Amino acid sequence: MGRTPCCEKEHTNKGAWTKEEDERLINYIKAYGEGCWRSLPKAAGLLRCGKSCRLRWINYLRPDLKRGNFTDEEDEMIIHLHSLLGNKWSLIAARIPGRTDNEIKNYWNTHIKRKLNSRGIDPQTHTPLNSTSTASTTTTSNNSIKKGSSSNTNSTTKFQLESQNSLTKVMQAPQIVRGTTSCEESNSSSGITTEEVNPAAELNLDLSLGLSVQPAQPHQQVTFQVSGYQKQGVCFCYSLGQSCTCGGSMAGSITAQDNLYRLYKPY
DNA sequence: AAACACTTCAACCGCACGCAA
DNA sequence: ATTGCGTGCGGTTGAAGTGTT
Repeated sequence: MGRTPCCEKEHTNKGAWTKEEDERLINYIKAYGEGCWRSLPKAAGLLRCGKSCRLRWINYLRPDLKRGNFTDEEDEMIIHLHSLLGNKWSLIAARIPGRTDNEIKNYWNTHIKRKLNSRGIDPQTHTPLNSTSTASTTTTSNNSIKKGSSSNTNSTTKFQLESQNSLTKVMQAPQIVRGTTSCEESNSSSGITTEEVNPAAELNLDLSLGLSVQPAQPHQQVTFQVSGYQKQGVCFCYSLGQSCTCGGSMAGSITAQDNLYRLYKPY
């Protein structure tokens, strides 16, 4: 039986995108917004698979992407987040503004791995390269953190190496909650992704690993502006474990439910 | 200048998840 | 409970670029 293909492969282009295809995709998304990727190619007049369009947009065409070299600060941030999250590139990318999971993954494989090796650190386990016995068990565990996976006794090994302080940082970090949206819902031109940050969900991730965790710090009450109006909200702003520094002027996203505004900042 | 080796990164692929019917 | 759809994720590939001999 199997799944139906995501597109009719014999009628789709593959490989590098042309400038004209890029323009078509950009123009379509500008007009109708992101989402409904399956039907987008036809609507936009593109002979491409929907997945290919999504990838091209997310990894290359999105206007909020930061191009150019990674800074040292970003390097260290990636290393730190990888030590906490493993190869969860999308989670890492969610905390580094303007960078995509693909970009970070490539950068990790081509630069940071080498950088850590030259420092004598195992890139997978973040432990000194000599401690091979520990590394052999933790490498697999690091990559075994699957969505919804059941607890794995090996999984705790790596995290036991981390300080309790680092665990607290993970808990305070916002998490992307994947959500499928209907085409109608997602056809806004806001440019804001449909992903929502949910610190509690990240807590669940850690709990699934059988960890003892500390409660996150209370969130800060802030005043901020939405469409020219002053609003009160709860700040989920987070700076790798440091207390809130946003002061209500948010660079991150804002969500609102029942007049309760939640402010998020990637880091 | 040519041949080869190595590196980079955009794009592809298969699978998993959430949701609706 | 089952199935199919739409989407997102992580691993992998291969073309293009760059460096070396």
